[in-house]
Amino acid sequence: MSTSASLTRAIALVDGNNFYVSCERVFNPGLEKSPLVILSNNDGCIVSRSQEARDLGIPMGLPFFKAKQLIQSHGLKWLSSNYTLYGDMSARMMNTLAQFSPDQEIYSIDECFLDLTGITSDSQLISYGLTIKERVQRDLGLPTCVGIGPSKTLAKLANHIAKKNKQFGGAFAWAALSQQEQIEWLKKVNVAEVWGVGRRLLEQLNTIGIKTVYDLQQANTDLIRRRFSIVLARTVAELNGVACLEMVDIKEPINKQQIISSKSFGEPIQALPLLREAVASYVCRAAEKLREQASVCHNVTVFVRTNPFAKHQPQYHNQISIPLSIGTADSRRLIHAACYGLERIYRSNYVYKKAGIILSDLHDAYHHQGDLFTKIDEEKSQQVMRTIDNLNLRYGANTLTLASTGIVVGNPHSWRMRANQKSQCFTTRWDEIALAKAC
DNA sequence: ATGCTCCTGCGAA
DNA sequence: CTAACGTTCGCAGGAGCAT
Repeated sequence: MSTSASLTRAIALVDGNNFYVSCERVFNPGLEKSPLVILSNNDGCIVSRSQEARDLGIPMGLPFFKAKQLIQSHGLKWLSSNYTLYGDMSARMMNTLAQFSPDQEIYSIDECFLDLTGITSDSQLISYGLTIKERVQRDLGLPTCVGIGPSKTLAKLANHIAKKNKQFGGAFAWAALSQQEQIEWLKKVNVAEVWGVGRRLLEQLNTIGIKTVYDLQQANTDLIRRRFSIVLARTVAELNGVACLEMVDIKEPINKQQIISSKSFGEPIQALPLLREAVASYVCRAAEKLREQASVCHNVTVFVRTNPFAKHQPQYHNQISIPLSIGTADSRRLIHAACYGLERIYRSNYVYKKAGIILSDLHDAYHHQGDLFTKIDEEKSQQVMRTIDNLNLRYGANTLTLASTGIVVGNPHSWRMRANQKSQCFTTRWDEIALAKAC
């Protein structure tokens, strides 16, 4: 029996301020105050910008070479991305944040939702948000902003407003505002900032006169449903305070439905043997993840492509899927399938820039079928793979690899990623801390 | 008509 | 020196096929 009307939900979205930049600055205070950017894989694009870098007009995703002149003229500093460091800092931040709610959903490396429903009253929400922010700053040295709303979409939007408007001190809650004030904010923010509205959708919304968040909030749900999709219709409901998107339970991690490993090459390659090595190493990485989640794979896709930006060069891209009648998590079998596929789509007269593999049609290894003979083989295979995984876990990635991924001792292959300016793994590797001191 | 699988587009970080 | 442009995931919905 319920005696009270159901509580309006209060969802917080905590998000790191330029997270990668902030992680680097924690361990290297010399990076404070100057414009700083962090680059994507292969040192290709800018994926994190300090405020100073934003002020120089550097947009998100800019190819790095287009910003290089700013190094001279404005003292722009840059670093390759150090995912080991960011991943570890993220785990620590999430631990701290978990203490503020029994219901946490880790949404990405630098943000999580916290369900605050019933923990605080409307009037306390802002101060609770500020407390969260201060605590992360104190424990980890990482700046964040907190947005709070009755739905995830409004929490996201609140976070955006907190980030862009310093006067709030880093925490913004819809519940703290009058209805009139809420409308004013919705009218002030571009619809492009709404969670789920990307480049294409923005274009279409603009053509029918929807420019601000308010316009979208007021839009007719049926029209949105017909003209666009159920997804955007849900977004409209969420903007009206009707929570449609539930918190995802992260304590029961859901196995992935597909595992992708693909990378651009440090230098383009043409020769099949080199492509084989690259593909084999990508398969190895993906197969590790496959075994981590205790799945087997029934389908391996391999794809290759030339550089689409090199307009003067002949272009080619192709992919092929190899079904496996008997599911497996054995790197060797998966490599075999991938290389078979590679040979089918390889054309010798092109210069390749990128290759990748997709493991799909994944199933729980425990339930997976097999006859008596395959089962014996399989036990052997699992022993070998477990041994390799354990060694690599204990002594570091790539301690033991398969020969097909290339013998690279002291002579890294040209196709391997560029990362010319990576910081040390301060939180996970003693040897690299020592190195930092020596420098 | 209805139900499937496969594939593509889109958005997110 | 030049040229140089990320990765991984899930979801929705249309196309194409089978029933």
